[in-house]
Amino acid sequence: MTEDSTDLFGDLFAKRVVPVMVPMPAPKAYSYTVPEGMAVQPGSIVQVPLGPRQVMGVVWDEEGQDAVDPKKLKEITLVFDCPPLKLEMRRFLDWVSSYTVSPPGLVARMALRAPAALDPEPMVEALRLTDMRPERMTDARSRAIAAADNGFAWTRSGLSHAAGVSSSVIDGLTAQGVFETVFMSPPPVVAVPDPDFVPPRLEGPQKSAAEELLRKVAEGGFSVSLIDGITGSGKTEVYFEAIAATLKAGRQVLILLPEIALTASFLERFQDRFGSKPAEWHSDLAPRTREKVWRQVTEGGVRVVAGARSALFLPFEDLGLIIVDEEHDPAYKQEDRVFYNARDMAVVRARIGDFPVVLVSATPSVESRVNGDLGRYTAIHLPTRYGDAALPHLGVVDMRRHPPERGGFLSPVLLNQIGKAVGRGEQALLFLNRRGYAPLTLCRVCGHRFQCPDCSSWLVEHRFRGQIQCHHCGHAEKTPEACPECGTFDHLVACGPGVERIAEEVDRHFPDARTIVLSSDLMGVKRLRLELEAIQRGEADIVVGTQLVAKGHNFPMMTFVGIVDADIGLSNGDPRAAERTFQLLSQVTGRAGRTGLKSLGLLQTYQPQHPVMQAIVSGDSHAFYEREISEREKALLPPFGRLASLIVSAETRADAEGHARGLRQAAPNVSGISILGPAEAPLALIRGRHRFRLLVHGRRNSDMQGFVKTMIAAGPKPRGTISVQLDIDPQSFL
DNA sequence: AGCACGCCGACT
DNA sequence: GTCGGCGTGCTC
Repeated sequence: MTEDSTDLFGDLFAKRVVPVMVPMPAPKAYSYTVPEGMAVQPGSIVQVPLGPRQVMGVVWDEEGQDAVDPKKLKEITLVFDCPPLKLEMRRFLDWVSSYTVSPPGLVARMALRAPAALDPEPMVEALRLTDMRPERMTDARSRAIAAADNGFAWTRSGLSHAAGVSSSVIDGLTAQGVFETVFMSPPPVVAVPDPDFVPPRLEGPQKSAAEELLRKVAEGGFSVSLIDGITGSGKTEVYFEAIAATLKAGRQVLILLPEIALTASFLERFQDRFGSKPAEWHSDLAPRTREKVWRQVTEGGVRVVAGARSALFLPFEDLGLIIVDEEHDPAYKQEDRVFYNARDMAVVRARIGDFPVVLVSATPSVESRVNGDLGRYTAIHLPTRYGDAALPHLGVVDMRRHPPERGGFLSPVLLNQIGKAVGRGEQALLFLNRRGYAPLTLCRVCGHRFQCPDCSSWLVEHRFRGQIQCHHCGHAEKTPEACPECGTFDHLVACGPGVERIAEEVDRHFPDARTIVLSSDLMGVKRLRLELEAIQRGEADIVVGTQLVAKGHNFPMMTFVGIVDADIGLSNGDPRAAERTFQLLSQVTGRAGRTGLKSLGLLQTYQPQHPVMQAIVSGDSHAFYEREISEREKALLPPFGRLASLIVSAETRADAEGHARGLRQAAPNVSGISILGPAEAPLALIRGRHRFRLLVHGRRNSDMQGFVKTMIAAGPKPRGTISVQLDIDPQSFL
């Protein structure tokens, strides 16, 4: 029959067509032909022509690929010589794409984040000792031969260094055939960690926690454990044991950390335990190092990666364990292009790969806490500090009863304690989560308020820089001397405190103390590290800092911590406001009192009875979490089926409101659409091309996804892109 | 996402 | 007269 014969004809002469995931926001993979003699399989990493350029792509699995006009088909340019993405990884990427409602190509791109050179690293030249010996033996020559006489190959410079001879000695011996040139694979980016390097001495609750965790890891297969231990309780040592066990089983380990916690001190702690550092993975890795790490992770040479959220998309050769440290940290949320929470995606990755995942935090997220309470996660508690590290004594300062003096922001109680600590030769930390000098500037004559021309939030004065800046979109201008509205000079007034202003007040009260301001906008990473080290050496008496003092570093002499305005962030419309505040304040007060010296933490607040303050001061978070959980249930699961609250944010409030109106029509069964204006909208939204962001809360993944998809389809098409973040109980993925 | 094409304002 | 701003549309 003609039909059969055309098919036969087609099969004989048509080239093989495969789907290739290309890095662009198309809804599915594109089709390409495979040239004669090229071997590709699902997962192969390839280069393909796309429009006017060549791009990297991944051969995908053939499923529901719709036919495309054969005239359009182009050929795969080349296959990179590197391991294909495993089925497990492809399923994970597909899943993330579907869950985040993002184009699969953009998700796949995250796994190929190593620039260009995907071909193997070139072999390096090395020298190996042969049986030949030189006619004339000299002292230097015998030293070189002795150093190399271990059967290993040496690089020329390495050998000359090890033997303590100049490289010309090596060259001379090579010329005489004493050394032969061999090629060896390039050196690993990091040494292989040794699980038995320095096994820890665990005691009491740490020991039983480690044993419990090791049981989960030994069982193999998917499991989620939640280590919930206060600052200083030895959580890290406990999960290091799970890492050791996984390494012994020959599998790879990923440690996820919030970017800011990826510090030298963490890497050193790892090295002390395992004898070598883990490979690092974060946004400002040198491109060359980045390639090497990527390559060696796919080939299995790198055994342990410590990385920021993007490390979750590395194509490991044989991943057997993920640790998510500081699992509650909002830095795990990517709010750019593909919106995801790495903590949640880590759970999914472990589920698909069928291995354990360990979430770790002193102040777990409400979601994880619930899953622990319900027994879906194995909850492991570490309730005490170890060694002589006593907990700080904590208290609140009721600002209505102890108001600051006029023009100031620090209560007499705080000033008194700062004075005492400094007087004893110890250090004081003042924490205020607000950069700059003052969050708002206005004209006393006409009432003009300085507003961002681009996104209309308040401009923050930065007195050290002589600028007023927008903290949402980055707009900055020189601080004007006159009011732009009425032209009056010298009548601009700063409202409210930022860290710079607090430092000024501290200076006024303690002119002889050495006061330092730590703020992310005042210094780069290098400068910050130097400052932190200087503080540890005792080169400052009073530290005034923003969020960045909350993480990582310990200050042994810090015996007083004062929170300047503990109420910041409690009323910003975010359903997680109280939770965030609790987590942040716990971290800051946790900075104090690791030395065995008596230490004190005080929170200035106008709401001393607030559950957050009560939880911090009492050290008992149980009631706080219970309340948060019930509040969350009320806010996120209204009584109309499973569709939940929806938050629309946009560049301008008017845009957000306009769009929300449309969405209400498209999805009438959604209750409470909240609208975030520019002040609350994420940075990515204002700067990027995403004109709108929908943040959808809910309980069931499938429901939320379906809902979002229909809503977008039915809703009015706004200019620009809509980005969607689903914010769901993580258990619902599984 | 990137890149080309295309159509209106201030400048070598 | 051109350079360049970003709006629109396309990529197997």
